[in-house]
Amino acid sequence: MGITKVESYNEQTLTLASIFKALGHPARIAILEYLAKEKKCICGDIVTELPLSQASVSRHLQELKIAGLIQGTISGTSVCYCINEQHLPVIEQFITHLNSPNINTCCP
Amino acid sequence: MGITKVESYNEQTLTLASIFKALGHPARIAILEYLAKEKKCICGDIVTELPLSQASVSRHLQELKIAGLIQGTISGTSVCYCINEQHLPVIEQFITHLNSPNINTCCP
DNA sequence: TCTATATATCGTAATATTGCAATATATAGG
DNA sequence: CCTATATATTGCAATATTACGATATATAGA
Repeated sequence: MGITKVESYNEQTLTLASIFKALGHPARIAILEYLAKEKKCICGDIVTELPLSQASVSRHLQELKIAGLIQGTISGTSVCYCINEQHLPVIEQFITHLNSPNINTCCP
Repeated sequence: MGITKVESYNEQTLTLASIFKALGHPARIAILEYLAKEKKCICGDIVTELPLSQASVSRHLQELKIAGLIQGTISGTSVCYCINEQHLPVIEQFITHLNSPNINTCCP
């Protein structure tokens, strides 16, 4: 059906999935890589950098913002975006959790 | 158009995006959490654990496998799945990269 | 006020994902 | 060989995502 039974999963699982979902598109990874390098950007910078229309870039920025991965501050006629590091520890913790010792007990 | 211009992004970006995409669904996070706890599982374990049909669980397991996040070994009539830690450092490295100092230079 | 600049949103079309029933495949044990 | 068990695949239908042109909004400066 293409619908997910959201009510069946706990809060933590849903939060992680939504963050990873936001990271699950190459344009959004590219935006974050650009931000990690340049520390900040405006929408127009990304439009120049990526082969996407202004409308599409704006949408990707919104999704990253909703997921809590970036922040935006209005500055004159433009919006200054930068990385929001708030949720990064949650991701790191999850990955570390997956990578615990003796995790691979049935596959050679 | 719902299509991504795959050819516009570099290999590393596409790889990261595909891994995160596989992580971007609560059922798949729940499967990985189960695997982290139990170290291994068969498809039927997850069918019992989650409110999904056997067909749906099998699909989610395939996606995790294609993304390189789990491995499966045939064992009699069942398949033993466990976490594949191979790509976890790549994810950790990316998150660490995003979390570098002075990353937040325009938002209070 | 008028114009230029920057971003967001809407409408729409194309494509992708999700879920399940039904079916296929494959192995173990009688 | 037959049956039970376990998993994978196929074929839909429903929903979600992606992209872009067009348009709306909002600010700065002449």
